[in-house]
Amino acid sequence: MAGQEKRPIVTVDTVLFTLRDGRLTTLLQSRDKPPHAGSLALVGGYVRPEEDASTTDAASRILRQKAGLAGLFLEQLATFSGPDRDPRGWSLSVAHYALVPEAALAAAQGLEAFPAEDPPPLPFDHGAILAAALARIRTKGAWSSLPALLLPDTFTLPELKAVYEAVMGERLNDSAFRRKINDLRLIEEVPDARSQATAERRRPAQLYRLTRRAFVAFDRVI
Amino acid sequence: MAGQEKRPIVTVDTVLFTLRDGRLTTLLQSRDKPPHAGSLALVGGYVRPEEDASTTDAASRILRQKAGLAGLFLEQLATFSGPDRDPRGWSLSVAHYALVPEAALAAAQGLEAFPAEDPPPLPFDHGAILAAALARIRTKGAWSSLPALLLPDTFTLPELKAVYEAVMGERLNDSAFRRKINDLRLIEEVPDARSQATAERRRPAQLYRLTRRAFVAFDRVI
DNA sequence: TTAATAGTGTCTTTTAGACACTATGAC
DNA sequence: GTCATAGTGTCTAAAAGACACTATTAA
Repeated sequence: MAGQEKRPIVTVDTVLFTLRDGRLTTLLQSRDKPPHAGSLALVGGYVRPEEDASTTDAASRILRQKAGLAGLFLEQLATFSGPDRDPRGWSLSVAHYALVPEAALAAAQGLEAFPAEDPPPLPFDHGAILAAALARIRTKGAWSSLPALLLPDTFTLPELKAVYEAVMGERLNDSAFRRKINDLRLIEEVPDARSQATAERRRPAQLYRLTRRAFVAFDRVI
Repeated sequence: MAGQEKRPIVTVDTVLFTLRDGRLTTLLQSRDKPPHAGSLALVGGYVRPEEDASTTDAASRILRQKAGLAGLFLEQLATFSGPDRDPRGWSLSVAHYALVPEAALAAAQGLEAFPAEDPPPLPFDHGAILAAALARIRTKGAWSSLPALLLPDTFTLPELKAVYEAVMGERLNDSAFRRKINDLRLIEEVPDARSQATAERRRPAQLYRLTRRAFVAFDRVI
């Protein structure tokens, strides 16, 4: 097809969020090819029309192939484009973000953790993408059960409150939190299940899980 | 460059919103080329790397060239992609939405107006894009001065309230509306300026305009 | 003066935050 | 029992809605 050489380079990049010591953390990967080989960057790669059903599908494939991550909540963030963002030429990257619970992280490869609010310098416009993802998760976290996807399938209310605090970056009122969580009906008790006591946790707490209702707020989990 | 033929087709499409008889209205254009020549569709076209600085810049250029529209509030919505959305092949469209005040509409060409909630059947996945844009404007309209961008530079409070009602799709409480608008400090009085009385408007009202503060809420106006 | 819309004041309801209090289980 | 955390109840403050009321101006 004539004019084909005028098409932009099309890639996807994914911002990975997880919890580390109760802080919102991002996971970066060392680039193995130029440009910026050796630099820490978002996990990304080319969209492959012959095998990807969508850009989100491409992001999912790349997370699996390059980081061993699967089954994550993964959502489109925004598209970044321009002549100068990539030395290979006019490029377009459909940025995504994903939430990585600790269990999924066990199988992952080659990822390094950094505080989400204080990342190292990043190549391309990955710094701007990370900042946009952080802004998105903060906004969206305030009125959905999204932060709970950073936790295991079952969790206690104090744990849930701590994740909301980490995601939103502010302290929450205890009784107001329980009231709101209850009103939204996003979680339900796991019958007869209580958490183990640990060194930090003197008293076991009731275990909860997300209700089916909680998931309709999300686009999808891949 | 090898592998170039594997790059997706990259386009932009823009959902245009305006007010018509107090209702939120979308503006569509008859396509002059295949595929779907003659169908009403969103205003869109190819991204041209040699002249566009970004996809939003491409959307702005296409609005100017194909519809004679300039100076609009224009913002990225989301990116739609896949093998089947366009018969020409695997394609990706960066969807945008724009707000068209009546003054800008005067210079526009070849646009037809339809109720935003009840559009005609649209080709490609333009129906889904329009639905997403409507959802976005409703959400964002609730907590920003965005709806005011559908009005002229100066407007009365009753007019402003009517736009919010059209955008949000629900009736608002009068005194609560004034209180909120005042608290947000998004508008200011135009000194000694009052609207004209008309057939529907028995009594002139104070004219207001957006403050500079109101604009920081937005990404940009092109 | 009347009709119609502009604009205000105030009461009620709802929601969110503060914070003291009780409950439970490990030790 | 003691201590730390889980969980509840209640008071207060702030925000949102209902709605009656006053103000202004064209006719």
